[in-house]
Amino acid sequence: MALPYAQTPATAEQEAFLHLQSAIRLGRYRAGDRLIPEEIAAEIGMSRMPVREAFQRLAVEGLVVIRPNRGCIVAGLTLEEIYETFEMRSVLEGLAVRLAMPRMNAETIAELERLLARMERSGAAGGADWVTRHQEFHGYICNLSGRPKLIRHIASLHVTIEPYLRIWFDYVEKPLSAAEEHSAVIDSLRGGDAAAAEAVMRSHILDTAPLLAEFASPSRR
Amino acid sequence: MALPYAQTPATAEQEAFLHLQSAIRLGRYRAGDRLIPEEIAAEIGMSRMPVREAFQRLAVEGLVVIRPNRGCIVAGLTLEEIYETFEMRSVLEGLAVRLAMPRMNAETIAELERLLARMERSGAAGGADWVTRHQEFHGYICNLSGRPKLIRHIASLHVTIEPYLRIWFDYVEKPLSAAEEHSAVIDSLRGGDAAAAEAVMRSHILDTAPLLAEFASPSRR
DNA sequence: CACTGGATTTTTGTATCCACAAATACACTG
DNA sequence: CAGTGTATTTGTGGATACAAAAATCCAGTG
Repeated sequence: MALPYAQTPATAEQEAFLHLQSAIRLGRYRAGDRLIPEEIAAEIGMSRMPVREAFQRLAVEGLVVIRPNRGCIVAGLTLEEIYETFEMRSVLEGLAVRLAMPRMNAETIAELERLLARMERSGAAGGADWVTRHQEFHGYICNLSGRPKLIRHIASLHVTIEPYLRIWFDYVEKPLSAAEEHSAVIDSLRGGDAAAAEAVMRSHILDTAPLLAEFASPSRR
Repeated sequence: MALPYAQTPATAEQEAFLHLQSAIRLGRYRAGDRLIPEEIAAEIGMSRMPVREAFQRLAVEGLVVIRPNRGCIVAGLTLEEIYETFEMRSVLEGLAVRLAMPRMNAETIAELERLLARMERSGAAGGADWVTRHQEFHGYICNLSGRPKLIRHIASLHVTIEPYLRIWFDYVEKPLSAAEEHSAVIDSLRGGDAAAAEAVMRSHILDTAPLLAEFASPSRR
């Protein structure tokens, strides 16, 4: 996993966090599900406290909602919030490509082609796989920006919408437009014009949002 | 305070979070300071547990760093990280003004003029005050975007750099350029051109970053 | 003087108990 | 019989005491 969090868990809290994060990303826990500290603690073999600490981190990341005295539930995004996340992604990833441009060369572009090809192939294996590859593609570009905090922010936004991307991908006809869109992004990188690449990335991401909106939102909070 | 977190603390954990956040914002805790759970717990009259939970939230927001088995320290930003934060602010707040444009009218612009005037006056009272007013000015525009998550993200970035803005303001000659810069932002809103306003906000924020960089960074992690 | 191996300190995690808010069930009244 | 107020139950949040593991310190040794 190319996410910045994905390190070997040094503490129980980290283990709980990673466990819950991946469970939500992969759809094992669904929006609205209650997360009972003792249950989860037992599941991974620890006590409540580190699990509760993990809840706090997940809450800031927007993956769960903690309502005082009423426990912790998996967050669901409304249609508006999904849109909003894409809007933020569009400007942040636009910034990322702009900053990444100086590090673009034959080698990095070849790697992007490879990642795109892998994304295409993974489409057959279902949404979970495709979403991971898709994240890797975007993540690779962001990493070239050399901005640690920016990378983290963007990765966090990806995690938030992954469950919806996954369901969408499994539900609708495998979107053929995705391949062309991402090819266009790579093409813009070849041009060497940072501002142009930023514009392409922006519209690529904004174009995706309405596609998700076309079918019913999986859950409203 | 116009930050989304500023609600009446319903739980001990929230109280600890708000306490620590404001202490860091106001410079009571400085970068590199160790945060000992038992000490802080005693200070606000509670046990370790909720304090440690608050640490996790603060860590995600980037205000503290938790190094496994070595405790929690107040995060310091390197010069590069300060720059990076301004870069993110520039695109996110650029997005915010663009989205806020439809809600701009004589009334909201009058309010912005008032906030700007107050910011100017507060300059005499020192950096802590000016920074708060500055945040209010930017926050007001962001709020008009009507995007809850975007507002939160931007507010979080503001909190991160507030200590540095404050020190900078107290240290250098009160920057006269600030008034003109913010006036220019208001002017761009009068024009009604969303894309133009976005561009003005972007360059306003990016222009500020090098000013801070001119004097030595307060601490390197 | 560098290095190794233990003792000490600090941090992290566990177990258990208690208080309190919220949800629920229930009875009482109009 | 509907609506309202009250008691019971449930579960979350927090405190405290205790135990384990990691890091740090320090002295003795080669």
